[in-house]
Amino acid sequence: MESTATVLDLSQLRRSCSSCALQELCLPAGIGADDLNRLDATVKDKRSLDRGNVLYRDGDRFDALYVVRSGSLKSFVQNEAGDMQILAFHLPGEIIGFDALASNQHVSQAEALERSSICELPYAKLQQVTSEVPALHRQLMRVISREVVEEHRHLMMMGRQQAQEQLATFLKSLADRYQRLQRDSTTLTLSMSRYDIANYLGLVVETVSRLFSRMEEMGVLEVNRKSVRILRPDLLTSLCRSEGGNAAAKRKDAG
Amino acid sequence: MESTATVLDLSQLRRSCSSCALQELCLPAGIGADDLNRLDATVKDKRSLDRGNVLYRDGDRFDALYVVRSGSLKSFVQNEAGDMQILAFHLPGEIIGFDALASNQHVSQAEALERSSICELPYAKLQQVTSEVPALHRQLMRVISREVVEEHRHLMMMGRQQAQEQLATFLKSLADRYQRLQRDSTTLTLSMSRYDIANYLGLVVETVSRLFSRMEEMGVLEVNRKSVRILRPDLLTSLCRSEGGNAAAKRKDAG
DNA sequence: CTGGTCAGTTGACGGAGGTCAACTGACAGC
DNA sequence: GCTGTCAGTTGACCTCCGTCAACTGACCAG
Repeated sequence: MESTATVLDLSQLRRSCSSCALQELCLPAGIGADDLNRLDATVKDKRSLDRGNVLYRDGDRFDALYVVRSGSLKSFVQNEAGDMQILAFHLPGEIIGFDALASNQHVSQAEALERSSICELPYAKLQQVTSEVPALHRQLMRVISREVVEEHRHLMMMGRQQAQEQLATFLKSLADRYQRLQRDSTTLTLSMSRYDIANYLGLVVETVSRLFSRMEEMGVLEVNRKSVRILRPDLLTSLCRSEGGNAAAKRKDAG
Repeated sequence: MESTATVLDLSQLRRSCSSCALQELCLPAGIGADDLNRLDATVKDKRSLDRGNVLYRDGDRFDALYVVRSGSLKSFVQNEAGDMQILAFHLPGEIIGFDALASNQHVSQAEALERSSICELPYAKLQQVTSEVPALHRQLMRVISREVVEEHRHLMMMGRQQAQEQLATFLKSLADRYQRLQRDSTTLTLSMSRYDIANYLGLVVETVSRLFSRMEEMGVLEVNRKSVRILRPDLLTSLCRSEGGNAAAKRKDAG
């Protein structure tokens, strides 16, 4: 996989937040240099994960948050019947595991989509540091809040958008995140399967497949298995919006 | 409206967490008596809201979290096109406003569904207290985490359940929350409109209306405008599960 | 190379739920 | 009382997307 080439060489990383290329993306953002070192000391290295490896499962005791350093993961919940719902795909710089704070055990599962490396933040140690560094505490709250906001977007997408709008929105947001990671945002390398994409959007795989084909016919995308080139970002953006439809979702007093 | 009868007489409340009937439900849960008093001092009274009044709008500067004391609210997001997606209905004891932590401004709107009273927790003061009382800090993180978990349930419901299962799940969870509030959990008084319920579930109002009728025919419910009596809780529970269907959402390795 | 497996694509078909329309009843203003 | 408005219900119709099935191609083991 070439997808890790844009990320730092692992041997450089040596569990050091202050030298981490993702510095601006995760917890340390907005933290001073000395506080960064204190945070640094709480970070424990985590073995890298291979595709399909599980970082934590539903029911696991909560003892750490995790930062994606390279690669990507999916997180999902399952009901009693075994139905799965993918909640998010996680790219480098993102922190996961917040769902476990409520009950001290995880209520979702996180699984690597490709070879990935992970920073572990043992929560007990993290709490010590946050209690001494208020800025870090605030930053941590901000990060959870971002997750809440992101889920609002997911809900809006699932509840109010048509299938094609959903897929367009999904690709658009992936491109935006690539850009923040300084990657080429016009050439996406999808580490997740079509099944995963379909599940994430509340659709079935055949629908997603047809939509990829349709958007290729429209000249918006060039699709080649895992590789998606965005030929017309402008068109992709316009496909995200529902044109005219769904008066039921509009507010009388909107505008 | 009789629905406020089960809630404390407002005149008793006098912005005091230690005497609040909702004590076990919101922030103070698990906090000692003396720390409770410190929290108490940060709470500011908030005028009550009438039906349709807005607590905060999208774009408002963030300066406080809010606790529902009596009544109920809905929170929702809107996209550029004006489409609305309801995120949650909020009952007494619930804390709202966490979405604003990320960017220091609200990215959703909260609106009263009936006459409601609200506790305001000015965030600046709250931060002072949490920095001095680590237990409160932990409790606050737990509360946000609960919101994350709740949204996972909402996503699972929208993505993987059929319309009837969704409505059953919605009513079931409302009944559960009534129970925690010591209300009669078999007689729900729906403060939200059919439109709101439909929007929350990603459906249209006609579908919700038909489902209420169907569930009444089945003998599960007795529906009379805003009042819903659950005649057969066992049947309602069984309607929440998808029977057999949707192999696409099942995991190979499940079980 | 051959055969098996699995991800993904494409077509044909059907149904759950959306759309449109008509109607009812509660409630407020006059 | 009458009238207008708006929430909610019900019916008729249609469409988007799910289901089922067949097929293709990548990849791996032998």
